[in-house]
Amino acid sequence: MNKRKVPKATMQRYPLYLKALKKLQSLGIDRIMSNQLGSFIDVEPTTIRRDFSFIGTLGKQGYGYDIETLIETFEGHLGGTYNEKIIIVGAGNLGRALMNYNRWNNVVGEVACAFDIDENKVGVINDIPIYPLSQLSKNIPVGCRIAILTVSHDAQETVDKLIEAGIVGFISFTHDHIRVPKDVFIKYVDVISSIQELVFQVNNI
Amino acid sequence: MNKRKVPKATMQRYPLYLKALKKLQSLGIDRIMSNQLGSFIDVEPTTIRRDFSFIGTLGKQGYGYDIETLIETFEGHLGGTYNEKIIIVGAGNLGRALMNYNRWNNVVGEVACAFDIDENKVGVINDIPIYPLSQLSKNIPVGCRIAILTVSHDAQETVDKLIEAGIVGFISFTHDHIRVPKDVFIKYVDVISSIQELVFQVNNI
DNA sequence: CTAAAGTTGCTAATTAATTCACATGGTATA
DNA sequence: TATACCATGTGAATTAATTAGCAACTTTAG
Repeated sequence: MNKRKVPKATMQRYPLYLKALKKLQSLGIDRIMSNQLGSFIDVEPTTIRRDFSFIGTLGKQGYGYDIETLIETFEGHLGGTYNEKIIIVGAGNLGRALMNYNRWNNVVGEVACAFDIDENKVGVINDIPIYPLSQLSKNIPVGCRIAILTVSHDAQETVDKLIEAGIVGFISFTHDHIRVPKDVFIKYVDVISSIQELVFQVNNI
Repeated sequence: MNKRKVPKATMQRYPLYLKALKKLQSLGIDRIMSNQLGSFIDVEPTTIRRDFSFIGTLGKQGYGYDIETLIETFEGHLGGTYNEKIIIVGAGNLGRALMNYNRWNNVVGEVACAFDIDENKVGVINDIPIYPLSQLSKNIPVGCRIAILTVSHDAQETVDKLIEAGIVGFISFTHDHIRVPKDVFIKYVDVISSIQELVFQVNNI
């Protein structure tokens, strides 16, 4: 097992591995070689082996990898303890669609509650309570570290408030550029940027 | 101007640049140095200059960059001709939320229409017609290259059909792993994978 | 039990991406 | 118009990531 810090590129592949392994497991496969996994997800086998080595000695020489073991290990590292309390900030169309999305459980945790600046949005959707943003500090769940941002205005201002309330990781659906301190992470899940990148690629083959 | 092919890492930053530049323009700024832009988006100035150099000689020595020129140039490369016809496949909660999202125009093009396998979903949302997936080939817009995938089942099968119909770029909101040929691009906009990556980062500071 | 076959995990080599450092040529001021 | 300044753009150096190659160990077949 290699003890260096995990490269960024490797970190980005971990969710992909977990996703693929679960798919394979659902197909009834319980053992796999880096080789096969590689051709399944289009990643070089040697890259896979190296990526895995940062987490531990997961495979057996001459045998391959046990899918169940891999899944358990990855889930442990990627939030599979299922106790992450996530909040959604912004209860517009997108925020509500996410609340109705029923695949949060058994993945990383659960959406504990949501917030919106508009007091008229207060209520309950799919058993998830929506509170006014003004009551953030009162209603934010204990130990909550991750927020999903689906606001349409004042994203920066909202993020600043959330950081103050203890959030250290953001998933942002907004197309706004947001600045966060070094010890806070933000991941953009941004359709527009994705389409732009896609157009650039498609135009530059 | 450097004529090598654009590195992948660079390509991923282009949408970020455009986003930041538009923000700066909206603040009334019309000229910027790589230095300032760098501290604004937390990218090394020299990386910015190199990234820009792949597109052309955009700056003036001793002066900096003209924001308007930059925006025009980037828009040209990232789909700013606004004539991309995009389709949405899957008219569930998420698909409908995207149809109601009103920021497609003046960014990359427009959502021309949507498709769903469920004939009961056929109708019109926000002026966007929804057709049954069985009538894909009949209703797909001429020149359409990009599809946004928000289906909840049979993603792979659907993608295969769409590729046959001429789609070469996908934005997938599904958490399923999808395989595409080498000349087709797929970008995942996947909350679950993003949260997993975030959890891993937050746990490994 | 022994030997052949096969796959991991690691070191070394290669390739990609970032950062340094500075010549170049425009800008600003008087 | 002359002069001091300043930021770009790019070759060279560095650092990060990927890929090749192989020793070590497991499994499996005979």
